Amino acid sequence: MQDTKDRILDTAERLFAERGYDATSLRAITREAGVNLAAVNYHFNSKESLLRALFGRKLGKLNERRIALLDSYEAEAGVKPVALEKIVRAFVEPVLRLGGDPASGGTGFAMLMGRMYSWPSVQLQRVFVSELREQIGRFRAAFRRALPHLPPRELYWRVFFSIGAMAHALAGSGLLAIISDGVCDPADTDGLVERLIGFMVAGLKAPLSARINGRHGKRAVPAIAHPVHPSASRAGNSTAASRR
Amino acid sequence: MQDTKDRILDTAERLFAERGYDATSLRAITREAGVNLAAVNYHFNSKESLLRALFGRKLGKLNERRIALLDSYEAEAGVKPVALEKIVRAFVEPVLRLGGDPASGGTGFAMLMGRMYSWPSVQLQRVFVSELREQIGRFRAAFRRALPHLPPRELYWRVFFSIGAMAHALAGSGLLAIISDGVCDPADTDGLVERLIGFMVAGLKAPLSARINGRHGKRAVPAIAHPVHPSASRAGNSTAASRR
DNA sequence: GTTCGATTCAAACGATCGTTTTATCGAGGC
DNA sequence: GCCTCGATAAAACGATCGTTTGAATCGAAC
Repeated sequence: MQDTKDRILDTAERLFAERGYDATSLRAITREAGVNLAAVNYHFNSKESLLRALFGRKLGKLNERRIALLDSYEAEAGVKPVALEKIVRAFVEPVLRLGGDPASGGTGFAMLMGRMYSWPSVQLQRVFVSELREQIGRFRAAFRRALPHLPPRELYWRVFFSIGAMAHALAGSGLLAIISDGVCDPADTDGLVERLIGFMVAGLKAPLSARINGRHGKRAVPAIAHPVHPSASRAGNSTAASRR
Repeated sequence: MQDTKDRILDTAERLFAERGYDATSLRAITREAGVNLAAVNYHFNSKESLLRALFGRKLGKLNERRIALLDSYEAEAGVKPVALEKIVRAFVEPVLRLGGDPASGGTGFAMLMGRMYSWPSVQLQRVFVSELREQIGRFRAAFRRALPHLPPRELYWRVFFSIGAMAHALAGSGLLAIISDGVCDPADTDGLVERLIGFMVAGLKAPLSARINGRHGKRAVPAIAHPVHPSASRAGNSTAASRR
């Protein structure tokens, strides 16, 4: 029955998010889902395929919404570049509102997605990234048009940081409550969306740091690391060890 | 012998970072470390205590460096508030340069730390957060002095995002290489530090978004969610489901 | 009513896990 | 020399894991 498959998927989604993939046994999933243990290997092939199916169920629609939003913003902008804030919104809003859909499994999938960005298993991460890769092209092009004066290398670093902030907000954890001593409400999805967009836009538009050596990165880095910040030498080692 | 304990700690650090805590067996650790299996439960009490000892070994010095940096910056600033960039630097530079210490286990511990911020296990996360809590007070006060015009609630949200960007940069993952198509060099620690600081400072100083309802957060949120962005209604559900 | 494919079920399989037990080793104190 | 005790070694323990097996069950087609 389709009911069995969905119950397994929903329960697995929740338990994977709560306890982690490795720490969640198929017996725990089937017990809480009220189905037989062998049903997992019957409907899906293995535990890993279950996780794969779990993502495939929702990542498709999520990506469609992202692209659709970006399309609509580009259409209304015409020949002019889309405003940076719109691009960021198209990227983060669909995924951040995943948890707000009462018909779906709630916040479980969002937490799982946030944690997926730093997943230990390389093979599972590869699946996740392959779904992401097609969007990277679209958004990368949009970002470059919105920030034409920013060197691509700087832009990519900042997009990397932005994704980190987004992933962390998805994964949640009680950290916000600890930092804010209860002042901030982690369940305020609307506030989260607007604040994260504002944070990311500002970070993406940050002034170029004078401390960054422009010749870096293209592997044309000299053999001796340049001490960037002398007063912080206590934190680092004095010997040159930047090439790793 | 002390050598046995250190070899276990070093190997565990590396394998936990590579494969994750649950996916790493004590047999794999002891095999690669060249020690007997029972040595783990002899020198440490359990696998979880091993992880605890692993963090205790380095978190202490890390926190000391953070506080010492903040102290020095505050001393040189005198009665004036410390520049925001300095506070951010004191917070992120010691941890980001953990991987650059050739005497230590390399990048393993940094990856582990980055992943710890969204650790599934609540009990292990509690240990990690308790080490962090003492610093939160110091840095929260410094941030508030550096950004006196920013409402505390907004500040805490932005610090939360900043920690997310930092944790993601620590956990690494090949995402930066994928985003940048090889243009950015993930091993460029100096560039990472300066760019992340610039990104975080800009995000922390972002202009206040007009979209954010000021009365939010204190749980005085109205029962009906306000549709913030009508054109994005396709992404969200039209019914009110913001209270979760 | 029978057949057949799809689904569910109870039970077991082999493997691996964290932990414990027991024995062995080796350097210092008396 | 014998004894002690911290450290190491080999082996086993009980539990749990993902997966498989083979029979039971069900509904629809003929």
